[in-house]
Amino acid sequence: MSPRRSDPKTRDALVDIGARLLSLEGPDALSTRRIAAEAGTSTMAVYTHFGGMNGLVREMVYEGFRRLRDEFARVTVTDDPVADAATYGRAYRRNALANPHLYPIMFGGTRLAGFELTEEDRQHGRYNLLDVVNCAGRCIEAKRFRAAETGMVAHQMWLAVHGLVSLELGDYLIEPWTADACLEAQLVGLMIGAGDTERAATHSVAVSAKRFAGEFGAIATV
Amino acid sequence: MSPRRSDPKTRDALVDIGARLLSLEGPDALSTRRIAAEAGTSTMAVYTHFGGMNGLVREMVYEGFRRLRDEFARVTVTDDPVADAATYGRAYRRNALANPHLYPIMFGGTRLAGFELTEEDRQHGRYNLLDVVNCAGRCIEAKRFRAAETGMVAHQMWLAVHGLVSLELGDYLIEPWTADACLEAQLVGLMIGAGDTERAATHSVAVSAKRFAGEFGAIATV
DNA sequence: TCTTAAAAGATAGCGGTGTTATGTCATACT
DNA sequence: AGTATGACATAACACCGCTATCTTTTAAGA
Repeated sequence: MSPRRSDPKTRDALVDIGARLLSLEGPDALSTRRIAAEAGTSTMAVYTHFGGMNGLVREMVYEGFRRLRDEFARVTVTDDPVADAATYGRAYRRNALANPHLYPIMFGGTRLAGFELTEEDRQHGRYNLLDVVNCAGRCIEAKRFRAAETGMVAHQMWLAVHGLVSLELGDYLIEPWTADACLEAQLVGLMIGAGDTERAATHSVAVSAKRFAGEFGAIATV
Repeated sequence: MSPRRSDPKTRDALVDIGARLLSLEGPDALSTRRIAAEAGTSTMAVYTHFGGMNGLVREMVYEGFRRLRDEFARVTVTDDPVADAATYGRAYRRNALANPHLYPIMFGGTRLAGFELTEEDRQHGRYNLLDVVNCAGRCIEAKRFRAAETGMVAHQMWLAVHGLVSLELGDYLIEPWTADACLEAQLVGLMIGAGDTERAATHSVAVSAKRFAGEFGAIATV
């Protein structure tokens, strides 16, 4: 009348091993057989716990969203909301560079071995934007940005930084237009485009650079 | 002393069939066996002509770059360089939406069944930016953009539009921040960020919208 | 024109993938 | 204590990219 309980340790081990393989060796290293072997179990474990490889990938995607949320949570609110906004951009990039193989699965149009995001998955991703939306609101309140719909302002920042990070991960950004150089120009342009003055935007982005280097440590390079 | 010549018709047929499968059914439909079967030949043809599946994918990527180049070539040079710049952004997006499965392989960090871009491949992609670089120069000459390095200005536009297109293809842009709405806001923000006034930027982007709808026809929706 | 070398292409196989059918066994409730 | 039920192991299926092997075709040289 009562079944055998599944081992939660096995479940966690599968996710951890999958994440490690994805991180260290890339998407091609992900296979039910290899993960099961490293976990000391059989491929069936992947199906009982996750319903298949897609379910396991989905679990790693959710872990990726949690990491992005944590990264955003480390951004402190200061009296310079524009510098804060720039810092969110840096934090977003930092998370992507720390998880270079996971990021394209989360936000790229990419399908990994048939895996495809569901609308619910994407909603988890969009949820992380809320911090940026609030920050955009503070920029408008402080008269640094012109009056606008905060969601759209946040989206513009997201699109711009996502584009940079995406092409950076694809090795498309080379000298003299390196990702570092593009990021600074991109952030300043975003702030000016949102309504800030060139002088104030340049200053706040520079402030955020110093603050980010101090609080977060040097950005991890791949 | 002379070998049998390979049939160029077979080669073209393989590329065409591969492109059709990728376009209609997505990356999972691409397989040597299926392509060979539809071409009425064997899987070996893929290896004699392209050295493997990767070579065939590379051929399709180059075809994608040619299409982007052709799309850019249709952008006419007018006396409003800022409107021209916006039109390049629309053309870029149009090409991506017309080839939704090919685009992420060309510019996404994505690897399709182990396929990875070479530095030479990426150089072909970057080459298409030259039109935009020239256009940025005209914007600066016309005093619409502030003095800046034209390559960096072009990169900022590329990154921003790529980010939009990339997330649009990933179905991340939904009401009320649809890709259409984001594009208009993004383009205006870009022009202002590059130095244009809010008034002039809004006008030129609107001009480019009308021109694009007229010259290019309605944008293809997926 | 005939010979022949060399590459094209067909066939079959290898090792790999995700997934599933089947069988065994541990477990928690009646 | 007995039993039903789901976790897990094993093995197989259909597919993948790729390659070794073989046959066939072709065009250059004699």
